[in-house]
Amino acid sequence: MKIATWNVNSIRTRQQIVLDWLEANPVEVLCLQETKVVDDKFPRSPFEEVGYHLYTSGQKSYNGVAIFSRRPMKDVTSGFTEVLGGDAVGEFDEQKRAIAGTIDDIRIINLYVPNGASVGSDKYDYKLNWLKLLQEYVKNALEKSPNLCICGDFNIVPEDRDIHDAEACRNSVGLSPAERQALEEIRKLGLADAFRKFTSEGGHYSWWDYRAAGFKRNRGWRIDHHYLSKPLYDRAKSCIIDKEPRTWVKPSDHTPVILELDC
DNA sequence: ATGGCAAGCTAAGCTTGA
Repeated sequence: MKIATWNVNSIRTRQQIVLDWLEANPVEVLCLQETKVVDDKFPRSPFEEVGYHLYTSGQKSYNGVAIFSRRPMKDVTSGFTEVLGGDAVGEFDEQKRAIAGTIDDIRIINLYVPNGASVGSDKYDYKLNWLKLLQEYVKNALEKSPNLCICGDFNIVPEDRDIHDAEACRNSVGLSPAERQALEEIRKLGLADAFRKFTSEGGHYSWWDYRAAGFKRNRGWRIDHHYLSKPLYDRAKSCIIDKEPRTWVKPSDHTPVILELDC
């Protein structure tokens, strides 16, 4: 069973690219981020026609997440409020950044973590506070589901080997100690990075800046991840980054990451 | 040190992304 994650940077702009990719990679589940469209305007039928059930949580212009699944999912929830309650979540569900569903015995949480703009900015504070809330949400999910897969665009470079030049980017958002620590706190709840089960060397990235020929020069960042609970980590057979769609015409700046589970 | 490219919204330029 394959579970893929892909920040598509607008599903309407990337519709054909996602269809082409799915034709060659008919994954069981595809988690999308930055769909950038309200649910009413999501291009559902092209994907339903090729055999997927769609679950979307979108907003106008920004953010937005969706899950495509070959089979119907159970217990689909959007945002944090359904799990943590309105008092704890406050305004944090206004931006559509989380959607979850269950397939077989596996709980899948699809996330679009805030970018954070620049270290010290208001958006950076929002990112850290959002991650704190995510920690509570994940703690709750782990209590309910032993088989947990949390994937998406984390907008955090976990370690220096996950970026082309850590020293040159030391002050960039995504590398700050507070962001890495926030991710580490979540990981320590009982999760592991699936990609690192199979690959230890650096030089593997999932995002390249459109600007300054980032992809051509392989100036990339690995910020799209799958975090697995212990039982699922043991079941992981492979986790690969598919760079090919990043070479296509009018690509997303991210490329898909595919997890394969034994089952 | 800075900008560079792309998308959405909306009708030329701003905001966001990481």
